[in-house]
Amino acid sequence: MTVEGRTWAGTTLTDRRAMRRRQLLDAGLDLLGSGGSGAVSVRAVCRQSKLTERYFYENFADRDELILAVYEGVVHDAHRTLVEAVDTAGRGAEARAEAAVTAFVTLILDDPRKGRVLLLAPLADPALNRRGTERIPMFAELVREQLSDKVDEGDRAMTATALVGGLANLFTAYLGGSLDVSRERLIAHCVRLVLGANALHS
Amino acid sequence: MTVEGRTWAGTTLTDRRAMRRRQLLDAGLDLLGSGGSGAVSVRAVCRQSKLTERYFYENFADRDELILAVYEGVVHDAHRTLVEAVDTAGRGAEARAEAAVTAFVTLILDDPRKGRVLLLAPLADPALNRRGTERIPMFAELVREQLSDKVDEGDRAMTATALVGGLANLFTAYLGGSLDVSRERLIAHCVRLVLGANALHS
DNA sequence: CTCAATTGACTACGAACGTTGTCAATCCTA
DNA sequence: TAGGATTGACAACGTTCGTAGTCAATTGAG
Repeated sequence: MTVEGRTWAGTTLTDRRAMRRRQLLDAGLDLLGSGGSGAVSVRAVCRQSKLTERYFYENFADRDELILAVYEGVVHDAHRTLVEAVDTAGRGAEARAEAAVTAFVTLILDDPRKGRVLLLAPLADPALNRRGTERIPMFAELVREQLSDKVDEGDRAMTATALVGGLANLFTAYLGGSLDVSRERLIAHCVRLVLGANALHS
Repeated sequence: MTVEGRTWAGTTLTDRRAMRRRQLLDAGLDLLGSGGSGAVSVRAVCRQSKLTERYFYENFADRDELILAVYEGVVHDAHRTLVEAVDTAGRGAEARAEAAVTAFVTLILDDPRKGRVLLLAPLADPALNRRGTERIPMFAELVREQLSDKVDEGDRAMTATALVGGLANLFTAYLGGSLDVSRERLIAHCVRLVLGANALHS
């Protein structure tokens, strides 16, 4: 059936498989990031990736599995970027917050498809809702660690929820161009939000 | 063709027309509020409303027109409710904020379909995105009027955006049951958010 | 060169969709 | 009661979808 070692057009089978998977995921990201999950059909992904259904089903059991893989890939990338930025930054809360926000803004401006997927897909997509995928989960994490643990659990949950929603809405608006503000001011404002969150529990 | 004055099964033509329109809109609200816009197909609306395609196209040019009408109907209702609550409340900022938040929470708990449509539909639905429908617009309005007009325009826009996103995320989480907190505490927290927004501009 | 592994274009099937049209059954008015 | 207004069930057309299958062409190993 399949022979591993054999080379084909200069590349090995494993390489070609990986490349096709990447092409499919990239096409999925394109579609999910532009037209929402409604635009992600098997045929559209195949058209976009210039591959055929054969390879689609070689890589994914069905449409939903691709969508989930695209989303989780983006989340994974973003998480890695954020963790790296925060670790590189100093130990102060402000420095850490600024590093995280800057990294995120850079990420979503660098590749707006990823931004849209991160910010909108888990809300908009049935395939992702069902899996209980959280909204920008890496930020929720970051935010929670920032919050004082001396306040009530419910208050902390509400503050974290509000903060994540606020940041997400800011990023979304900025990405959509409806926020006429420089990148630096956006970042500064987000940092103020994150740092100011504790002040709510008075 | 059509004769206005005539009565049919005890009702006039205009009445029957209005009732059918209401049935269609209600079915649309059911579907949009539960399964998202993907669940709103002409056939599904007809099944749910126990009407036939004939009456669908008598009332709406196409599927998108129904979705838009459903959304705008909900927004209109919510807006009226909010304005009424705020007007009835006292003149203090806190009383107004509490009245608004209470009214909104009551509204979305009373009819979660409306809650989901208000909070999620404009983000999730292509037919609504395209029209540039804003996220919970009546809250954006309320929030903006609450903010001091002595600060910079950009800052005000960012604060309003963050606040609306934060409230929306809180309501969404509460509606989805992932916020284990009493209604009163949720409301109190939202009020604190609204009132505390100005403190951000320091 | 031969042959099996691999590729990609293509077809096929049943389902759902948006939209329009048909037609017999109902109900009131004259 | 005759006839036109009105209703509702349903068929029809073309499109897209998910998914599976066929088959000739290409490619490198022996």
